Amino acid sequence: MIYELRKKAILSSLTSQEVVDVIDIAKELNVSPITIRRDLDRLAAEGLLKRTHGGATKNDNYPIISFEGKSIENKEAKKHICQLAATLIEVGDSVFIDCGSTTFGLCQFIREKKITVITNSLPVFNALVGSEVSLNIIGGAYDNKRMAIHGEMAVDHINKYFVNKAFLGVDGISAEYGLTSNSEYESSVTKAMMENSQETILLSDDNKIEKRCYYSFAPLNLLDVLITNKNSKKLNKLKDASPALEIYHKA
Amino acid sequence: MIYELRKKAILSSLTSQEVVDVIDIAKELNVSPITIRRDLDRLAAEGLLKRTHGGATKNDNYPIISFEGKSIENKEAKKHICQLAATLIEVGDSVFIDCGSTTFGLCQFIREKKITVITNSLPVFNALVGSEVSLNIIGGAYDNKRMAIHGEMAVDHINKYFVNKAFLGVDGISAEYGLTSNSEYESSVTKAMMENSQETILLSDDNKIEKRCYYSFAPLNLLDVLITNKNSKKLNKLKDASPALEIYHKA
DNA sequence: TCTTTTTTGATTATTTTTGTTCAAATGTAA
DNA sequence: TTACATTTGAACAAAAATAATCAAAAAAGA
Repeated sequence: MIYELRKKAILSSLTSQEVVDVIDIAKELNVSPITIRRDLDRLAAEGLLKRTHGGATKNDNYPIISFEGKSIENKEAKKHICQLAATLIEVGDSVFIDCGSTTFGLCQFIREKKITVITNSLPVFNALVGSEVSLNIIGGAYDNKRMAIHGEMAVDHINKYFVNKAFLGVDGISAEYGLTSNSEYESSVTKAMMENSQETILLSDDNKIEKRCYYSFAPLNLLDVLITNKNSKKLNKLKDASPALEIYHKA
Repeated sequence: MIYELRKKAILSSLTSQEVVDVIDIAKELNVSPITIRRDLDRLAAEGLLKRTHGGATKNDNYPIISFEGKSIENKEAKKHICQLAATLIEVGDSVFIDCGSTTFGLCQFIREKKITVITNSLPVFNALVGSEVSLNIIGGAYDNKRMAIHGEMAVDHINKYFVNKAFLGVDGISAEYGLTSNSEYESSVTKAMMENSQETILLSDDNKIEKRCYYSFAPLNLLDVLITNKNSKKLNKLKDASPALEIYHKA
């Protein structure tokens, strides 16, 4: 009996049952209770159910809007980046989380943290509903394609807050052209987050490094930390261009 | 028998019963009375019921949590109200939709309409994602229990917009005390919506009419339209108190 | 094939929940 | 009011669930 099968069984009984019991499932599926507990914890971390003492309950707020299901490219790379990024978050922090599939990956690692997250991304929001995190959603017109809020209203909203850390996504970062984007609409939010955060942290997989997109919206020196998936010479160029920039990558 | 199961059993017997008895539940669920007392205390602390000597009673003034599970009793009434309300919406309208299970019911009837909806309710938002409706979400701190955004930030956001119609929910409406609420927090959003809309439309089932809750936040004459499920003498009292008020109800 | 990694289960200590007892508080009826 | 029965809350004991640790089994890579 592999995990995927148990997952299916657990979730299917939750569609008809509302509440499940660890011991019951364990007997039913012929595995030990500890295995079921681990399964439930895992499913709870994914936001698919709510863990309770002795079992689990349905999660009403099932994410309609999510990156899940869409095949995310560089899934492994993003996971590493996000695991690293999550270690930078401490209890009591207030953080911005930008929209994008990379920053979305952060959610699974921070559900148990007592922090405040301010985001314009509906997938991020949904992934954190029902977790320990205090949520604040940036208001404004919803863009169905980007699954996020952008525009003037969003920027105004961001300007009213000041946080410890901003976790950002861009389309390109280069020593020469700084942070670049394919959309000035999206980048206005990213920039506003940078301006209202003590520390700015960019999550970027390797293939965005030393890439230039059409709109350049911020110089490199506004960035404090870069987290990426692998070491390369390109990183040295960035470091030369912005000596204060801290760079983390997978060992 | 884990807590969640007992919780479900207790609350479900309260939907049909009005009053429950500690000893009876204890016998029925095969646990000791002290366990049931602790359960009831816990549920009372969450606001899901009212503790009494020897048992517990329903809590009517309860901010609906799960729209799907809880609002079965008035389901038909709400459906009629919402069908009526939907006919008031025309192509090109911009509307506020307040949070609450009644206003939530509107969504199913407006998905095909080319309008703009501004809401602080996540269930409303989610129900309209992917529809013809242009969505605008009101920003601010998310309240997990109410599944909505309230507070100063939300009010500021609303004040930046002006719409044709506002579809509102309250906890009580009466000729003498006007619109009343169990939460000044929630009502501040309702009031802001009223102030920034050309036409204010209240969706209220019959049992909220001529009911007074603890916080009175708006006089009756600020209301343009009331939509409810059945005719009654109570409606005449409202009409007398506010002659300009249009009242719609099921034929 | 043989590592290496991942998953699972057993064991233990710890935490949470539940039950028992009993004194105090509350409700009821004369 | 008083007397009586019932309900409650506190303190402690028992039981159940959980977390942490480690070893065995299974799966995946080399």
